[in-house]
Amino acid sequence: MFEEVNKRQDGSRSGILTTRVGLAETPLFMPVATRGAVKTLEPEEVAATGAPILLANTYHLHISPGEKQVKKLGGLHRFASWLGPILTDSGGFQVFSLSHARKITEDGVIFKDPASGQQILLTPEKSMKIQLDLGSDIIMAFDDLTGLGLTERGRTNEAVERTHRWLLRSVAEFKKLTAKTPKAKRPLLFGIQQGGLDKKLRQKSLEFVQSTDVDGVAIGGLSVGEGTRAMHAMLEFLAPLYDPAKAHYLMGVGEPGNLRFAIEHGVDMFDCVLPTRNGRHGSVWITGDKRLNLKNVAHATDKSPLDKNCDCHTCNLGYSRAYLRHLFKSGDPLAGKLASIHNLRYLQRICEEYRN
RNA sequence: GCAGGGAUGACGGAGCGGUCAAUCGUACCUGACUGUAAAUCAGGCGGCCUACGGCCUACGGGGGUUCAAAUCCCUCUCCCUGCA
Repeated sequence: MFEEVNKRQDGSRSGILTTRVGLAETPLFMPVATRGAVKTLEPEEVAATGAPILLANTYHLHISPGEKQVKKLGGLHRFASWLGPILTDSGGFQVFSLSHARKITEDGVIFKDPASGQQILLTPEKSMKIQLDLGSDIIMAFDDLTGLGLTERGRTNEAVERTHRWLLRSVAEFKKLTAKTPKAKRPLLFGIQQGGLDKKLRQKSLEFVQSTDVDGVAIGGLSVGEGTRAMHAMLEFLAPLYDPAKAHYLMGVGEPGNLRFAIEHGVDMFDCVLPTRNGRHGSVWITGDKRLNLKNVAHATDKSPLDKNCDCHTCNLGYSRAYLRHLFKSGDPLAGKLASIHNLRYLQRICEEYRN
């Protein structure tokens, strides 16, 4: 359940998302723990950055260790030692990211996992079951995400239509599987709208998703290489069309500027691998949304912290840019960890600015 | 002392007459990364230039052979392996 608490002049709003394991204030950013762990970080370190919700992935956890195994081990919360809410992505993103190794049928998608070579069939029904078995608190509908490249583009309309049919199947299966669960113990279900860069399609899709019985609506299929201007134009277009009673979740966005823009256009939730991946690769955000590549020689003798305005663990302890550079150059995993913490905190601070 | 083998760019290591400023790896420099096939990937890496081309200096030192040498010959220096 989502409740809008305050709407502001700048277009942003703050609210409260209620899940079965607790409340989360919005706007919020969810770190990505694809396989049940935010790479290099312990759960309490993730929590210390201010992360209210963790995102995990259906596809990856299904392959290993498998949802049955996770369930046996007490569910994802216990398994991964994260007591707060967990949102699971449905596997829909892999339709896009593993597009060279998958086949879409009306029933679902058959993947050939690049790492293991094994075949995996994901359908809306299967995705629901897996997410419920994992113990997710916010379940994502299984969607069909197309890229914006020339060959993929022609599929946009088809993908939107299929996403809608799959959404109906997701909702039906979700209801069936949770029928006996008391409402307060039931996870939330979010639908995903698509439509590429086609405004009419986007609007149609948003209206469709919002007409179904979902707690939140996710904007999917953006941040897939369309460029900032195109993304912003779409967010601007969608802003007045959202149902204020539902949570608005922009999937896969994590660039600070994009976060701000989206928040000021009615978005409540985000997730992105950028803070952690960039962090591991040596890139951090500093005041002004500038980026610093810590591997650069320029930092070799720089005693200053990453960002003197930052209150993250890394900056608080005064680790110098020179030290971080040294750790990166010598390939020490501590480098990626300290930078990830900083980046995650950077995004949380942006969200906090817009909260009540 | 004798007999073999070897010395290549920051390092390791190819090349053994022309297509070699020299494969490749590491290191180094720079860039990318947006619901994680990503602690990954890409580019650069002798110097100079009025730069999709040109000039110079380079394969332990010196000297030769040749139209042409990192590549062949002589010699010196150093290293390794056997035998004394």
